Amino acid sequence: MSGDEKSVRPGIAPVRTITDLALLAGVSPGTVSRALAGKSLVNAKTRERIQKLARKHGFQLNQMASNLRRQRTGVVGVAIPLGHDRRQQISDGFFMTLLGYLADELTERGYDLMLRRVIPDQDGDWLDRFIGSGMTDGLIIIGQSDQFDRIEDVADGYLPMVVWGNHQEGQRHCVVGTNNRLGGKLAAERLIAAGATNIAFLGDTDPIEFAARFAGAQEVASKMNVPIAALSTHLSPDRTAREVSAHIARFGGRIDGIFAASDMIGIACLKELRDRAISVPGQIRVIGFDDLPIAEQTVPPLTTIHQDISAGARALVDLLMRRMAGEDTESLVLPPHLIVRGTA
Amino acid sequence: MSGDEKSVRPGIAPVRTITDLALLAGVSPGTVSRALAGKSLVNAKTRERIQKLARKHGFQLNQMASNLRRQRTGVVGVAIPLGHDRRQQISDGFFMTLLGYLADELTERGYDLMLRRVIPDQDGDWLDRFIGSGMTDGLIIIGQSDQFDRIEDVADGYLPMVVWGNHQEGQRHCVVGTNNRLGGKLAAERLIAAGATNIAFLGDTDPIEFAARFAGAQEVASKMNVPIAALSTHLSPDRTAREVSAHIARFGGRIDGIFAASDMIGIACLKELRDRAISVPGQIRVIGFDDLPIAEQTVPPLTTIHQDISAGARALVDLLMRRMAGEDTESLVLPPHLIVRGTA
DNA sequence: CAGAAAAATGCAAACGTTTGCAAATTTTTA
DNA sequence: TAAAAATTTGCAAACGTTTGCATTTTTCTG
Repeated sequence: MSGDEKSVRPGIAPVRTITDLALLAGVSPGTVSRALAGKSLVNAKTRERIQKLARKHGFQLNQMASNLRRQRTGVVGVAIPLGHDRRQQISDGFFMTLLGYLADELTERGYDLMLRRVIPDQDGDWLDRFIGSGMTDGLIIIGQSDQFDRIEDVADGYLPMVVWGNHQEGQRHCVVGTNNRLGGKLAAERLIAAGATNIAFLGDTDPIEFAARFAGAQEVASKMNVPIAALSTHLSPDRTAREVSAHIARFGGRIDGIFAASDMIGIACLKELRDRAISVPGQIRVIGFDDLPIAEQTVPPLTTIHQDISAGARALVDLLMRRMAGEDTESLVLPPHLIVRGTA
Repeated sequence: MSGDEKSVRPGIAPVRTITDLALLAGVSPGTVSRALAGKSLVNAKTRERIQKLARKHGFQLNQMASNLRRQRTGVVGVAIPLGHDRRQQISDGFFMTLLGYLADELTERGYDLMLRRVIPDQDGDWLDRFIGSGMTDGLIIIGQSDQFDRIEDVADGYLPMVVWGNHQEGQRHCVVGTNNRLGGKLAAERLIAAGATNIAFLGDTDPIEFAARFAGAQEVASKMNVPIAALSTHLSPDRTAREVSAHIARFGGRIDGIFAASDMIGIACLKELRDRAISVPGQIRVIGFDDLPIAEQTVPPLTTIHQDISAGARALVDLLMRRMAGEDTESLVLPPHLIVRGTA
């Protein structure tokens, strides 16, 4: 065994293009192309011979050329608009977990994932640029942030786009997301059932997902005659802790229930309350949102509203594929579930 | 104002290619190309006229064609090999945080990020495929997993590749990472200084980063005559909790110090110990690794070994850019830092 | 075994840019 | 004002595939 299988010996002309390979195999480039694509139009023996040759020389098809010719890329774009907090998603386990599942789903279907973090304020044209670049066959947007209108604008003209976020009555873009309003209602109901009589919502109500959560909670609270107030809290790791601390310092004595807009905020609350020796759920009940794996690990374990991230990712990809095939799909709203643990 | 700026009216031929635009502007495609690229070879007035026309019609350059012609893509590939735990990185905040920083750094330098999750067992050819696809100008690999040898194999033949992981004496591929061995030593030293006399390392020692952490701890422990044993613990969220629980059930009575291979494992330990009413750090001292934002939020806050993720990401991108320019860069090993909080 | 049908291959034109070089235009110089 | 220089523009050839169509080769049929 000389062991030179697959190794490209220096001095021997490297085989970079399909034409090189064709020369070597004594056929035309077209035949090589068909052989590598495994098409039936080419003789089985020739096909195998060419494929073996390709392997031997470590030949790799130039995807750019292939994409250009076939007018498809095999790439799905994933955009994360950072409208509010620049560092938001970095810390927020939810988005990252969703991204992981998306990567899985897309890989499974033979697509690559092109990730772009977008700062709309600095780049008003981001969506058109992403769509028009020709680098992707479709687009998944994670979180509407404050870009709802901009997304609506392009939705009619660009079919292969699916958004993770909140569903508004009559919106035009295809969205997958949890019923945030219902989730908010479940949260408020639970807090009140657990004895809360004065609730604080900790979160930023600018992003419409959060606004919907708050609105749902408000609806229930006002029906039950329980006061509820929103205390603006951001998601960057450095800000969250500071803001939570300030809120609790100021209102901790008056409230007896906290609805945290996300588990990460909820965890920060738990920490702050413990530091101040305020008992949970005795003095203050706490409920989160997301049900990240970490929510089980807190003490007490965090009561929260579960979002099915894995199902969400699957649905996003599934709808996107159908849209890429030309179908005009409906939005999908997933039901949230109350997970009762130890904090409310 | 008729308000048709930038809107493409139906019925009017859409301007998709540079040639369409050239026709409209009454110049040649070449001139349009130069104008859009902002080259000085084209008359300033013509350039502006063409650029305005492009904006008006919402023209977007086809990147695929551009890439093919220019033989560069503006895309950096990021691969996450999942050698051990398929779901590992989804839960592991560390990788996701690193990914976020990488996305920032790359965006800043005008590069897009193509993410690929790789399962080496199912796809032995992954690295060659990624490199040869022509879809990326360079490659960042997050975590060596169990693919050290395969990465070594291609390192000589493919310059623009940088790896996050552990540095081995005399290795050929360019790596950025924390000095895991030193981190392990710091951890063991701290545990022992805090009174531990019998230590368990909770983690999977197959990935070389973790192996190095364990080795460092072992070195210190044996020097101090403190027994230390590795208890295999995986990083998938479902497995971690179960395995930690089993380990503590079995060894909890005998040990008085835990070195968790990652913060996520450390947090699971804290939870399990609390459930069993084992006091931390009274009966058992615990130290983690990574210093994720969440480590501050536990009760007690987790003592841990800090990795500078942001600096790591910056270095990865910086070295990659230099390699893409043809320079053969050295590896970079970052120093870990002990962060003393409440658990050891 | 001739002719028809089927299978395999080759040819060449795309895909939409970029860019070296030549040609045309404008500006400068003497 | 003519020639030289400088500036703009156009032309056409790449970049490396894929694929419709034509052509050649093989296989089948009567």
